[in-house]
Amino acid sequence: MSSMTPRSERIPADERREQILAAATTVFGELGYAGATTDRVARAAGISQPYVVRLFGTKEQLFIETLRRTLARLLAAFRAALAEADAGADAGGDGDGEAREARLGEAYLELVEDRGTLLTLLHGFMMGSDPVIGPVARDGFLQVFRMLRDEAGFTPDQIHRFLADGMLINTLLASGVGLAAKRDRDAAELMDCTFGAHVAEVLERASA
Amino acid sequence: MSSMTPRSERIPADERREQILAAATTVFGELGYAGATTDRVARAAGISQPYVVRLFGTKEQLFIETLRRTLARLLAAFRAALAEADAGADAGGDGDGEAREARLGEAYLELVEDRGTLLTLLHGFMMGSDPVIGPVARDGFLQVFRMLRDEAGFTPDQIHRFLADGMLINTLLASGVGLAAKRDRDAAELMDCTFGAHVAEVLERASA
DNA sequence: GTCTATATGACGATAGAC
DNA sequence: GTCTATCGTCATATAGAC
Repeated sequence: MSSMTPRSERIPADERREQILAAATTVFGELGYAGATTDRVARAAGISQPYVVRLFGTKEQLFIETLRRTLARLLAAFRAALAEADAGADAGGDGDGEAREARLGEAYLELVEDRGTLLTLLHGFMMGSDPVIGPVARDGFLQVFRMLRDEAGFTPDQIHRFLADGMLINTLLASGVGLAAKRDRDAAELMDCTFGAHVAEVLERASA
Repeated sequence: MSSMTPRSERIPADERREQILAAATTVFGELGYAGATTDRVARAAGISQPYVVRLFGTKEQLFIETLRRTLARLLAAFRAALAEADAGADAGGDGDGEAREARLGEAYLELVEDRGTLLTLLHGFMMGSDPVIGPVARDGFLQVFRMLRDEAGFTPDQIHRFLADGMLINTLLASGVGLAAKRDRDAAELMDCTFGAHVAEVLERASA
């Protein structure tokens, strides 16, 4: 009885950092950069607040690493989807890219079904005028653009439509209009106008 | 010398409220709901912090009224654009709606050229899960949808494209990718892919 | 209609023990 | 690797004078 049990197990810092970043994605997503507190992130990760600060230096640094990780996961999901689309294609020359477009769209929906992931991305994009966070967000956006252009081989028009639809999905999801479609007639009609029944269903699940 | 000059002129409360809401649009836009402080709003409006609270009750109420005002201005701008488009049309039956689409798009760009207006709207849409702010934001979005459907007479496909393009413009503007196009090659190509030179120019001005 | 003063409660970050 | 204790700062909201 001469020593108390520590509240958290002693685990490697790398693993701990990953736990914290996952927790931070949820917390920053729901509360935004300013609204989130290091204490809430710490509690979501099951550790003490000073330890979060110890591992990341500052709250700003924690947000940057959270945003970077989310952007990296987005890119990785897109690349995996691309590989799948190409593996599924018939042996002959590549199709017109419609399979890729569809598969990328599905991959995006799966990712942003997690509200924390969706909102962390959006908060990042909205902080374009922050001198340190802005460049990180823009760089992520441009990486996606280059991937669509160079790796997916999208035409300019495909890129335009893909990005624009993605941003509309974000807004429908974040605002809760997707979820409201279950109760509200106009919201349901809006979902019909914009995306088919399939997507609407995913949006509904994700908004919940 | 028995009394000091008040720091602010004594003006009617209605006028004061409008000044404060205009200032709040800038401050909430740049710092977000949580990041903004009633003190910064007060200073932007040239009055004391307690007086802002006195007039609006709470910070939350101030944000709600700021968001409502911004949404109302958006609707008003759209209705004015619609009236213009119809006034400009030749006497015969209405065109296929392309003039309306173009005029509405211009009206939107003019509005979101003000960064505070743009970001206040986006912050609202991102707070869909807030029990009191969420419904206000969704209601605004649905009002826009109904206007497009009932007053502009858009087809479902027109509605889809108009909204999706709008959301992409928002993101390009908020993240600063539009402005970065002046320096960054890929950013410039992205702007080319998505919107023509005309829109890109406006986005550039607006990002500045 | 507007201010000053202030109570009260976070939050971020540091110090230092184990 | 992780904690407890705590300092300094800042924000919302109230009280009350003018």
